Amino acid sequence: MKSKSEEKMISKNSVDDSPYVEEGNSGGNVGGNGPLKKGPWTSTEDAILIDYVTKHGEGNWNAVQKCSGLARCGKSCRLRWANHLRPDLKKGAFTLEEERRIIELHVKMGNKWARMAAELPGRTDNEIKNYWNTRIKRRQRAGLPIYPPDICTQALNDNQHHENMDNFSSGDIQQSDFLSMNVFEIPQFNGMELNQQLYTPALLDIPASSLLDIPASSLLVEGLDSSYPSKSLLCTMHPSKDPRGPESMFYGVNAPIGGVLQGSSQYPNDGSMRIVQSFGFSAVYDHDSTSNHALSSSLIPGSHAIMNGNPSSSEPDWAMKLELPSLQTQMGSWGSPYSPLPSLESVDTLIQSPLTELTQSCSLSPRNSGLLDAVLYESQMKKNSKNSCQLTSPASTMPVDVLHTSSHELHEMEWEVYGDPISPFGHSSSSVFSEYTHMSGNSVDEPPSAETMPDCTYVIPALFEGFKVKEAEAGTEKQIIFSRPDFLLASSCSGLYKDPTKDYSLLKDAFGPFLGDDLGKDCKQIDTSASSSGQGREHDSYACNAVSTA
DNA sequence: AAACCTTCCAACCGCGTAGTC
DNA sequence: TGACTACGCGGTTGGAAGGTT
Repeated sequence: MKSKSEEKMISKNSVDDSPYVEEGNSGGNVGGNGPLKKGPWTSTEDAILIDYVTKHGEGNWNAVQKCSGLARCGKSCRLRWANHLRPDLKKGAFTLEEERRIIELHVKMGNKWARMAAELPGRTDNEIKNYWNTRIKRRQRAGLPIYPPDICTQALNDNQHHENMDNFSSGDIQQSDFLSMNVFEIPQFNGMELNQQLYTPALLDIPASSLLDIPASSLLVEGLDSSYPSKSLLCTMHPSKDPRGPESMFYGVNAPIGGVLQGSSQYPNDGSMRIVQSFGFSAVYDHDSTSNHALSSSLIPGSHAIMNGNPSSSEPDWAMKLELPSLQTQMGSWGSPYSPLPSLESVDTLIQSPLTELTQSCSLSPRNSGLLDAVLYESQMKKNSKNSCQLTSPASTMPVDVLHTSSHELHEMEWEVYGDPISPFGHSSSSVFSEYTHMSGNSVDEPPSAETMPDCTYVIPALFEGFKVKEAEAGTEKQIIFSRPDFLLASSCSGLYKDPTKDYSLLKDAFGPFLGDDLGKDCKQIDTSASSSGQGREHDSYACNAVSTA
C-alpha cells in the first residue's frame, strides 16, 4: 500500500528523476546532508526515526537528519513521530465516547486541535482535525447541525438559567463556573448575522473569521470578565499586530456599520477585549435585554467564518490569515458578489461593536424577549404572513439604503442571512444557504445538489434579537432585528421536525454518537413539497426581521 | 467494467511563538 | 533589542480506497 503511493509521491516530488529529493527548502527543510525527502515514510525511515528517538528522546528534531542520516527535515520527523510512531498512540477509529468528547471540546475550544488532542490520550491533533473536518463536511452535506441534540438541550437549559441572571457582564461569575455553564452553549448559527444586504459591500471586508473561530466559552468569559486572558480571541484578532490599531480591525467597514464600528476605537488599548465584551449573548444571556444585548449565537467555536468567499482586496492581510478552516474554502462557493448568501462579516460587525454603544443607543424590540416561545411565536407569525422568502434576490450588493426599505421587504430577503444548521459560527451557514440556493436554483457557484438537504427543511423558530445600531455619523438609528439561529438548532433537535415519515438517516449519521436508535423520535426532517422542487422552502421559519427606522 | 465521486488520512506548508544569543 | 533557530499549530493538499452511477 505504502509503496505504491510512495512511488507516486516520489515521482511527483522528484527532480531530475531523483527520487527522495525535495526541490524546495521552505519551512526550514534545508538539510545538511543533501536533499530531503518528502512524501510518505517508508518502514525503513520509520525504523531509523524510532531508533533515534529511542536513543536521544524527543526533541531536537533537526538533529535527526544529522545524527541518523535520515533524509527528512526535522519538521517531518516530528510530525511522523507524533502522529504515527509514538508508542502511546491509540490506533483505530474514534470511539463514540471519543467522538462525543471531541465535539464537546470543540464547543469549548474551537479549532484548537492540539489542545483537544491533549484531552484525548492517544489521539493526535491531526487525527482529530481530520475527523472534525470530515464530520463537518458530512453534516454540511446532510444539512445537519454540528452539535448534537443533547448538547442543544443543555444549551437551552443553560439559556434559561442565564435568563434569570442579572449583570452577567459584571464579572461576578467565576470563569470556571461560567465555562462549565457554557460548555455546551451552541454557537450555532453564527450565521445569524445581519443580512449583508443591509450593508454596504465593504462590510464584507470584515474578517468575520477572526471571531468565528473563537470558542464560545472564551468569548463568553471575555464578556464576563475582562481579566480572562482570552488568548484565543486576541490571537485571532491580532489586534496588536495590526499597525492600524484597534479600529483597523474594522477596516473596510463603512457606513452604516462603520459608525458603529467606530465605536470600537473607544477602546484603543484593547480593541479585541472590548469587542468581546461588546458581544451579545442574548441567546443565553438576554436575561436583561436592556443591558445585555448579547448575541450568544455569534459565539461559536470553530466557526469558520464564512467569509462569503469574497476576499476583498481591501481586506487586511491579517484578516485573511485568521483562522480560516478548510471548510471555509468550501464556503467560498457563496462568495460570489452576487451571492444571495449572507455574510458573517455583517453580523460580526455588529457583534464586534462595543456593547456599550449598543446598550446606550439600543432599545430592543419588544418582541425581543429571547425566549424560545417568543421566537416560535414570531416565527409562526412570519410563516403565516409569508410563506415563502425570496431568497434569491441578487441583492447581495444591495446598497445601504436598503435599510430604508420596508420591513416587509427586508423580511423576505433576510432569512437567508440566518440559519446555519450546521455550524454554530457560521461556517455552516454557508452550507445551508448554499444548499438552499442550490435547491432553488439560485446557486451562483455550485450546481444544485440532490444530496444536499434532500427534502429536508428545518422548522426554525426564529428568535429575534433586535437591537438598534446607532449610526453615529448619520445620527440615525437603524434597528436591526435578527433571528436567533442558535436556538434553531436546539429547536430543530427537540421535536420541531414535522414529518415523521421522513428518513432520518442523515440525522442519525450526524448525531451518531449522541443518539440511540430512537433518533427519529426526536429529530425529524421536514419534507416540504416545495423544498423538493427547490421552491418556497418553509425557510421562512428562519425568518428574520430587519426593521429600518430612519 | 469504467468513470466518477466521496471519504479518509498522511503529509506538507506557512505562520506564530518561545528560547537563545 | 533584534536576529536566529527550533518547535508547535492549524490549514491545506493530494493520493488511496471505497462506493456509486
